[in-house]
Amino acid sequence: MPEGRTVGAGSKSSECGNCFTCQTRGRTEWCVLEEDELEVVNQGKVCREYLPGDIIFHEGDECRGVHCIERGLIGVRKMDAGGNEILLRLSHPGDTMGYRSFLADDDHNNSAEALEPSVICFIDGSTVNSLLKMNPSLGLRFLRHAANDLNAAEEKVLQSATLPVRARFAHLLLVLKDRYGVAGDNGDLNLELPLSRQDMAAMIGIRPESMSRTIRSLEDDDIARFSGRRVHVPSLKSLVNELEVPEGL
Amino acid sequence: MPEGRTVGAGSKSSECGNCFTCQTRGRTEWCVLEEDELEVVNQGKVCREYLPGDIIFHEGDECRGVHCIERGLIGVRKMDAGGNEILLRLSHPGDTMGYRSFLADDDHNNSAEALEPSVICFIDGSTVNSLLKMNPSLGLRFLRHAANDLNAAEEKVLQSATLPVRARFAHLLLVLKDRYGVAGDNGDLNLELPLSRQDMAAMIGIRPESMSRTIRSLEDDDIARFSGRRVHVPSLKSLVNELEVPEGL
DNA sequence: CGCCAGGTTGATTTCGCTCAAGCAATGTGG
DNA sequence: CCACATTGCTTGAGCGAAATCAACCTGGCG
Repeated sequence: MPEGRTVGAGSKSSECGNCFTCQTRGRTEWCVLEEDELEVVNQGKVCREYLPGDIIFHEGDECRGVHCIERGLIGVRKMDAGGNEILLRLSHPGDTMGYRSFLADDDHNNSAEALEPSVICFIDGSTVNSLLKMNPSLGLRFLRHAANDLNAAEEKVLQSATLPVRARFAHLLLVLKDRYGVAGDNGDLNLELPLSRQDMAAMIGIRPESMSRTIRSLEDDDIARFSGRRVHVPSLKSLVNELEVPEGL
Repeated sequence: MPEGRTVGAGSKSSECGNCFTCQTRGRTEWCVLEEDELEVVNQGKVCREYLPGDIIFHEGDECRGVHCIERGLIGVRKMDAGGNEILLRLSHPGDTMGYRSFLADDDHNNSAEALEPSVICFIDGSTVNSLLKMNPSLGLRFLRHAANDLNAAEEKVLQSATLPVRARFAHLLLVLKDRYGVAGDNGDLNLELPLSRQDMAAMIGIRPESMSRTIRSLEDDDIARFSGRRVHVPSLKSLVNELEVPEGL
């Protein structure tokens, strides 16, 4: 039900709604577009703000186009018949969501929820289709992106099948490090988590109680210290060690 | 090391090597190719036979092009640092393998092994690139394919995180049904498994011992009867019931 | 014949889930 | 301003599903 605030495509707002000045464009698939093609996007899109907890789309919703994140942080969730839910991945500014369902001509097969205040542009399906026709390299860009997503997904399948919870959580921390971490000189690390404990639990497919216990166990072994969403890791090396499977020789 | 037997592209063999007569082409991404483009494929490819156990490529190998399955059955495996291995999926005639690593310009990130005697055509990278340039809709086809693979992978992540072993195995049987099953009139089902117990275990991410026990438990409940690779399911309905999560109301 | 890989079975352990309670921070209405 | 829900997180006790360790059985094959 929360639908966010619409910001007109023609808005003069300096912080949203103009693809030509969009900070993130250069690093995404849209960077292959020419001036005139960008103008097509600019006309055909609708831009919105969302607050934490707002839903951008639900699993099962009809997919009418793609969503491009301009600012904020989005969680992509998927749930099964029994109501169990996992957090598949985080999406960041520059990421395009829903391109997969759109291209497969399918309904959305996961849901997207704002985790931070976010600005998201919606690009209408017919616009996307004409862009794909105008500029074939756009399709190849998305193809490459899909290839990478697929790798990540298969990696996740492997990990959740073979690694114990503690190793999966250590892995999650190391992934979050790249974007949210500040490495110290002496091999230590400070981290500001963008996620609640519940959501971290959902990312590695465990219950919140198990998340608490896993955090506790890392603290007991002096691998990391947690205080709210702040984490301090005294030795990055020992955190990396957690990834290794405890193997008999 | 087992490299299979090369069958020249110009071979007169009636069973392999000619894209124009290839039985599977119509149902795959290659069906969008025109006559002259097909001729390009025909020139640029190398065809080989493989016996069960032969490796088509290893995880980490350099990816020089794509492999198209003409006949047989291929298992796609992936292993982690600790030597744990899972069977990600089966690939069948018409499927193209390795397109993902190729498009991402990456090394192979999983390995492919023949599970049955198979015939596989290798299409050189430069050939694939020129085809993509000649016919942009080929790329879109692969994009759609990648989208579907991605769905499947995310579905698998969800399932292995939330469903118990027995339900995952029931699900596997139902998937195998579509290709290897013969449905009876009265809601029963006969199935000829293409996989060893070990490989089925690897598909749902469990140990072989657990596979044995799960089979036993289904037999004890008269859900299915196993004899070697033959399976008889008296009531398809009761097998489908196994998918549901045992939920408290 | 001995050997070996694939499969089954049993005993035991361990990891993560369930159920339940408690606690701190935040909000809400009288 | 206080009584009270509510929400997110933590902790404890007990349970259960699957892993582990180990033995053994089968069929194929040199």
